[in-house]
Amino acid sequence: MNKKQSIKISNAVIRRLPKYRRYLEDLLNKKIYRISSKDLSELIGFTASQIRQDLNNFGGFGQQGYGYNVKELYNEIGKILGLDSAYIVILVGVGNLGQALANYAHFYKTGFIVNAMFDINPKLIGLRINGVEVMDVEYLEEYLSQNDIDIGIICTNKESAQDIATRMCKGGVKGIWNFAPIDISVFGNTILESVHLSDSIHTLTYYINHPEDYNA
Amino acid sequence: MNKKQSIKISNAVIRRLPKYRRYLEDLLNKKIYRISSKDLSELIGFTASQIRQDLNNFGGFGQQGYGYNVKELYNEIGKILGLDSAYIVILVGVGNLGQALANYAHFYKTGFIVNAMFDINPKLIGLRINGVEVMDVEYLEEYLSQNDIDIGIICTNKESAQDIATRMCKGGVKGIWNFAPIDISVFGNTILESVHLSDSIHTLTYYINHPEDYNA
DNA sequence: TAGATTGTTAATCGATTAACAATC
DNA sequence: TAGATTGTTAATCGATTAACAATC
Repeated sequence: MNKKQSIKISNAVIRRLPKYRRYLEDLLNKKIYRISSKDLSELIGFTASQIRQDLNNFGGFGQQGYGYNVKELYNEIGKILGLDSAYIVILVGVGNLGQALANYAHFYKTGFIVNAMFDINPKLIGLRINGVEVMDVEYLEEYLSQNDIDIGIICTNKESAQDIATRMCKGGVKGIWNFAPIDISVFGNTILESVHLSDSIHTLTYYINHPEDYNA
Repeated sequence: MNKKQSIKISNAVIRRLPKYRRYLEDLLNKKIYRISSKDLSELIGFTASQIRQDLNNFGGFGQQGYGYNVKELYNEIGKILGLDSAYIVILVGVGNLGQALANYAHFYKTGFIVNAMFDINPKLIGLRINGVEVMDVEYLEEYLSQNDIDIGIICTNKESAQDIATRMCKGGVKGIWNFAPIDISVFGNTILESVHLSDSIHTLTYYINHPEDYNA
């Protein structure tokens, strides 16, 4: 077995990849096609050593004496992140945040296609958002059994979130993007990624009140 | 100088505090008033040792042989996070996400009061959202000079984000909660907390494509 | 008191940084 | 070739876990 394949990539490394990709995109937009780990370090704020370590988890993308080819590295990281294919998305909970995500134009442009939306509120059911009709969440199972869904977004309240997650896992959804302010459990092969907005703002208020702990 | 006051609390610890608080709130709702680090460990998924280490950064909240008083610990963590006072908030960029955050009722209930909203789009200026009028972003400086603002939320596109952040810092905003998909810089005493939604979903797609790296 | 559980020190683990040989 | 910069190993640092004395 290949050593590279057998060693698990740490979460810390993986969470830095999207950031590398953002900076490489900026460089491409500025028509900069070549960069050293040292120069990238100054832009992105990680050490050059960390950049080289991170990238070498996935292969030798650089060239001694030259640096990295921006376009190539951008594409490679995109592939590593799975951004070379599109994702079929459904969304449950069409409140303000759910609608905002459904409407997020950038989302479509970058390969996330919202194919269906569900809610429990009769006032919302039947509504069309961005050309997609809101269905009664009662039909979630039926929909999942008939469609191959990559990602399920949960924008319900915290009371419903685990129930919806369970039904998504049973329905074979590959990943759940959770915005409900609660920790949910997944099973089977489903991956969970949560965005805890309240935790984020509570971290902000902590630092506002304890600036001595803050690293700018 | 007190040892506790002179040693910086690590970011890792601080980011766990909101989660402790969420679980303690759940316990209170279930009328559970006492808990050991061992039992909390099983609920929350951190080791009992880590829980005790974390809490002892802020003082001895427990009692040997007994455990922790849930209500007291909940209140103490709330105070540590600065949630015993209210925050005056302004929001710049009243797109879908901005409106969703402005409308987020829970936000008000928990002490975040949106006092003003700004946008550059004439179609939005003058609109009332949740009783607050959207103003021309041109008046941001003037508004900041006349009002003491705790938190500025940035929901603009990435092109405008740094400019808005700079103006907020100059205007003496205590903290910035950034949703624009770019890394912005702050200066003065302003604290920055960013939510990178695109980084989050790209992490999800990574794990969907590399389940062997995923820790459930 | 005896049992339970904290607070805290010490040990371990994992992630980051430094160093440098390899090589373009 | 000489200079630059990677890839990779070794050293360091910081965070997590284990252990246990203190004590309720």
